[in-house]
Parts: sequence; C-alpha cells; structure tokens
Amino acid sequence: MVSEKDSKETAEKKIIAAAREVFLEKGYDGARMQEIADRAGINKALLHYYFRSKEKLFMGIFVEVISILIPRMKEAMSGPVSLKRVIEIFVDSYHEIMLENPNLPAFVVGEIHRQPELVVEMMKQKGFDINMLKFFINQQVQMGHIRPVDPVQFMVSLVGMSLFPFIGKPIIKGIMLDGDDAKMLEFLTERKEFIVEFVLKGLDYAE
Amino acid sequence: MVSEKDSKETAEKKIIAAAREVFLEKGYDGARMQEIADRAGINKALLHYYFRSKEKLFMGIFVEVISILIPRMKEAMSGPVSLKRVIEIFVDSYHEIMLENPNLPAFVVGEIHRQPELVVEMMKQKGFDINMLKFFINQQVQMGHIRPVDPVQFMVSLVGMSLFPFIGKPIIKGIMLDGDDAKMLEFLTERKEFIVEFVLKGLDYAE
DNA sequence: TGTATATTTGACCACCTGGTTAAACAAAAT
DNA sequence: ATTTTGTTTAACCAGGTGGTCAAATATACA
Repeated sequence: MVSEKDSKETAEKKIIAAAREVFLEKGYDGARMQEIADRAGINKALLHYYFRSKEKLFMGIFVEVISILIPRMKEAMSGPVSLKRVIEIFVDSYHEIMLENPNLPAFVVGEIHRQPELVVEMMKQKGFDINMLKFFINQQVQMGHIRPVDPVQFMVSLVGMSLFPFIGKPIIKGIMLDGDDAKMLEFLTERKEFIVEFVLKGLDYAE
Repeated sequence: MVSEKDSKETAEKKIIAAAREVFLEKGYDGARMQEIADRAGINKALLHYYFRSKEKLFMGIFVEVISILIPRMKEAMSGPVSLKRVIEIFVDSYHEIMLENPNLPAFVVGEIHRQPELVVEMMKQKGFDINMLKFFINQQVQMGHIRPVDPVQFMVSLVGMSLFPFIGKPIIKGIMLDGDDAKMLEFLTERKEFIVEFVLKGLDYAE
C-alpha cells in the first residue's frame, strides 16, 4: 500500500515536473507529449494513464502555476504597512519569481493571448483580487501621502515596470547592454531600487 | 507582362496578408499552412510555390513586422526636441501601433522567447539602436533637467509602462475593471497622459 | 495563331501527432 | 500460493502536418 502510493506519486510527479518544463519552454502548441515522456523517463502511454489528454495535462500544469503565482501576488498586497514597503515587497516578489522561473513570463503572456477568458476566470477563482490594493492607494491619496492617481494606472505601471525586464530580457541584454551578461546582472540588481524610487517619485510620495 | 506581375503580386499579397493574420493570431507553432491558404482563398500548394516552406513564409512575415516596427521606434527617438515631447511621441507611437495590431505584443513576446538571438540580430540589422536616446538622456541629466538616471533603466520603464496595458489587456479589463469595455477604453485613453506625467515625475523633470 | 512560360490546382505522400489497447509486470490482498 | 488490483510497456492507429508533383489553366510572346 505504501510503496504503491510512493511509486505512483513519484511517477506522477516526474510527469508533472517534465510537463511543466516542456510546456513552459515551448508553450502548448510547441510542446510534444513524446518529449514530456522522454524527459520524465517513462513511456508515452503512461502520460495518458495518469492524465487523459494533452489538454488535461496542460490544464493541470497551468492551474498549478497560477496557484503558485497568485498567493505571492496577494501577499504583496496585504501587509498593512507603508506604501513604500508595499511597493518594495511587490517588486521583490516579482523579481524573485521571475529569476526562479525564467520561462514564466512568456508562458503566461502566451496563455493570456490564447485563452484570455479562461485565464481571467482561473485567476478570479484562485482569489486574485485587487480591491484591497485599490482601497489602500485611495487611502494614501486621502491622507495626502501621494497625489491623486487611479489605482489601476498605478498598478499596471508597477507590474509593467517589474515584468518587462524579464519579458524583454534578450532585447535589453542584446541591444541595450551590448550582450554583456555582467551588465545585465547589474541592470537587474539595480532595477529593484530604481523601480521603487521611480514609482514613489511618480506618485509625489512624501516620506 | 503587366497583368502577369499584377496577378502575381495580388496572389502573393493575399498570401502575405493571410499569413500575417494567422501567424500573429496563433504564433508559429499554432499556425497551419492550410488555414493560411484558406484565408488567402488559394490552394495550399500555391503557398509553397511562392514561399518554399512554412519557415520561409514565417520569416518573411516576421521581417516585415519588424521592419514596420523599428522605424516608428527610431522616429520617436530622433526628434531634437524637449524630453517631454520625446516621451509623448514615444507613448503615442506605441499606443497607435498596438491599437492597430492587437496581436502584435503577444506575437513579439513569443518570438523573443522562441528565438531570442535571431530577433536581436534582426533588430540590429534593421538599424534598431538606442545610442541616440542614451546620449539624449545623459545630456538632459548634465543640463540638470532631470535627476541622474541610467538611460536603460529609464527606457525599459517607459516601454514596459507603454506595452503592458496591451500585453495584459484581458487581465486588466477582466479583473481590475470588472470586464467593462467602457472602463477599459477610458483606461487606455487616460493611459497616455498618465505615463507622461508619471515618468516625468519619476525623473524629477523640471519643466 | 501556336508556342513557350508562368500560375494554380487536386491528388498524393511520408512523417509526426495525440491517443488507444492488449499484454506484461509488479504489488497487495485473500 | 493465487487471485486481484494497479502500473508500465511495446505496438499500433486514425487523423493531421508540411510538403511535392504532374497536370490543367491562364498569360505573354513569336
């Protein structure tokens, strides 16, 4: 009973790990069941034994990825602290996630484009919600800590600034930084501080 | 001779138009030669008559897209005008391009991820170069118009803020704006002014 | 006109794709 | 020990894929 469960779990987990790799690398259309099986070190038929179809396997992976992402975004929006701290946490969170999963941004962008409604529905279902942040920003405005701004404009700016370095990494490195890895690393290191300062100034934040 | 050229050009152009549509919509892996032929209203074999392979056809489209994009980005970086005006032109350019080609951002992101070196090489070859803007920003710093900033950090911020609304449109609309089209339109309309003001403040720009 | 040349097509092909199945194998349960 | 249950595999399949080709059609040329 024990060893049975064990082997099932390891096999299933090997599949999930491999599928995650391949789907994140190649996207749904570019991914091949055979390659997933190969990377998992198992027979292709076993994929269909555990997950009925490519679609089902993909959805499993996608749900998992979203489920990991959402809590970390919520976490950044929840602490009842200073605006500066909220922004810092937000930026740090994004950088950490993206450094750990280099293929994530392109993957998510691709899925948003492929099945927008589904992604939105899933994010909603997983409890992604920006009302708390909206409230927080409006409060900061009322207290006179920052100038009057649309919280959505602010948020889109923050996310855009945080995400784009990873989405456009090859362009930034290849064209703006002479293809120099060291420069890119330096750029990313400085990026966090830059964003925080830039955004706070953009909001007329008075410390 | 004349009509021959005409029919060839119209057939070729119908193919290019259809291929552009399909590739931008579905990406390289998701695109099907049959669908391109159908949308062009021609036989699939004719695709291979004009363009030898899917790869070749795709590259043609991709070069074309990049070739349209680059000049408009250079244009924004060239005018010897005020920083504010440069940013305005930049933001306007991006918005115009993205409104005209809704599938462009996801497509480009996908290609950057699929063949980073190739995209970089192609952009370089097409004359994409940020040295002028770097110089301009450094000049502005020296003249005391803005605080000292890394031009690359600035530029990535500007592009990120401009692009992200289009990349993440379904999320913004679906989750942040209650799926309300009118709100989304309003958001995009206000976006341009917001970015200009936000960025200028972020740079400590003194008018 | 007839002939050469370019364009367009239907039929076809080899290969790859996701997916199935029956049988072998391993492990628990009795 | 043997049956029962769950796991893993090799072999296979139908449909789709990019790509080809010879024939048909249109066009330019003499």
